Amino acid sequence: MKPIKFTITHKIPNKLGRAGVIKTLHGDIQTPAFIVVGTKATVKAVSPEQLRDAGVQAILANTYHLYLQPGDEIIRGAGGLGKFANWSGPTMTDSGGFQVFSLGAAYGKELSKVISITDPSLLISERTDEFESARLAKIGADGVSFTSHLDGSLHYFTAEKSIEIQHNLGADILFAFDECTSPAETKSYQEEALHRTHRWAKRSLEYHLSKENSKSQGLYGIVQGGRHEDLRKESAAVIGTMDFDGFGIGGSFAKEDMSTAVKWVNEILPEGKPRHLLGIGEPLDLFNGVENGVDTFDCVAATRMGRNGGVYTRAGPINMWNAKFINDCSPLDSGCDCYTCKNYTRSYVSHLFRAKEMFAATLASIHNIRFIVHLVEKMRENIIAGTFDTYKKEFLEKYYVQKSLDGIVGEV
RNA sequence: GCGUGGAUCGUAUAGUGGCAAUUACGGGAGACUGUAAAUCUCCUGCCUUCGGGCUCCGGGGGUUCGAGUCCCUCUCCACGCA
Repeated sequence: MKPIKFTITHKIPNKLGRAGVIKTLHGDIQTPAFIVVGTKATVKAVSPEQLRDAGVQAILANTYHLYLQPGDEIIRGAGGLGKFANWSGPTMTDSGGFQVFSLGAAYGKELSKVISITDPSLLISERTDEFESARLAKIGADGVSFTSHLDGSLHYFTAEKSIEIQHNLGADILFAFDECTSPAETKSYQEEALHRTHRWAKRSLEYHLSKENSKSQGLYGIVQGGRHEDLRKESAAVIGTMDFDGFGIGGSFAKEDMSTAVKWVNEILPEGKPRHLLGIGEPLDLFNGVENGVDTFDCVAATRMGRNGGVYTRAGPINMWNAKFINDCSPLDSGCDCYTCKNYTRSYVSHLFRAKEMFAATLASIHNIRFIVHLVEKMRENIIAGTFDTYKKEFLEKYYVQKSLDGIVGEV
């Protein structure tokens, strides 16, 4: 008996996209679905009840952060992640592989894993001692050493260690330990890292299957390869033939060719297993991901942007700090069915941000979560109805029109 | 009335002779994609053909090559003494 059962119920004609259901021991996920990020066993500023009301089906937490604080043994003793955090639905845990990037190559830099265009000046040409010592995550012989950002203590993660922690955390879906590379890395480094990730994937899987936990928790392998077609395809072929319950697509992307990279991978991965696009959640990327066969997504954008005053609307994102909203008594996004839009105005939310009231973060996060969750729900509905292409076109035209208008006004 | 200390670009501050001004907050805008993030970046006297130009440290006057900074005087504020 597999802990994860995936059923595809509908497909987008002549495309890789599909709708289905992922069954876990803590409930079903109707796919495609957007999964919210609750790194430290909480979605920042939002309660589980509020997440439920926003239509959230599952939560993804982080192995590295929970291992450091409060400790995975504490969470195991508390009955597992879901019970600990009062979330009865499906849960996932990321392996700590993202921290190899965020606390490694990206540490102390303004560097996103998604870059708009590959800038040759960004490429890392040599790896100096100074370059290495500046990071909190360093690649070792068969794992990664982390210097805790909390207290400076040293921790070594291997594939086995990450899975052991994830077993203790007790989520329904785990991810193999991987190396999320920087988009600034050279191709030769991407290739080296890819092979390392493949070795770790095999070890993650072997360790997982050797434990009883593999009967109740599913494990996803992670495909890497940066923006290189041959590496992505090689990775999909290698990871895709391993006995994982599903797959994550991770790593660095160039914004322009992300959907192409996803397509390369999903054409190769076994069709019958679920695919999760790690850390991607902007509207355009979600449409492209779904169209190219991604079943689930997670992303911090909705909640992080929300806390910082960025709000999604059907006419494009807006910044609640802008002076023009101070006396705007309309909802954040007219037509939105979220708690925030049903009960509060832009003027009020604007006031809360300016007054530095913490409720601002809650209201904006609830709205953004509902906006993105609902967007993906609608994609699912339109796949089932056979109208995905039309829906995508209609939404994106309206969503990006505002940006275009601003551009024109700015140039005049 | 006398004495002392103050008055600096929205607010609070730094600045005691040298290219007219520090920092914070406030204000304006931008960024944010498996969360080192309720964070970060830029702008914030006026004008600009983006080279620069003009104005500026309570008011007025003076010393000086040069003053927010020194001197005189006026106004206002705080504290103390009458």
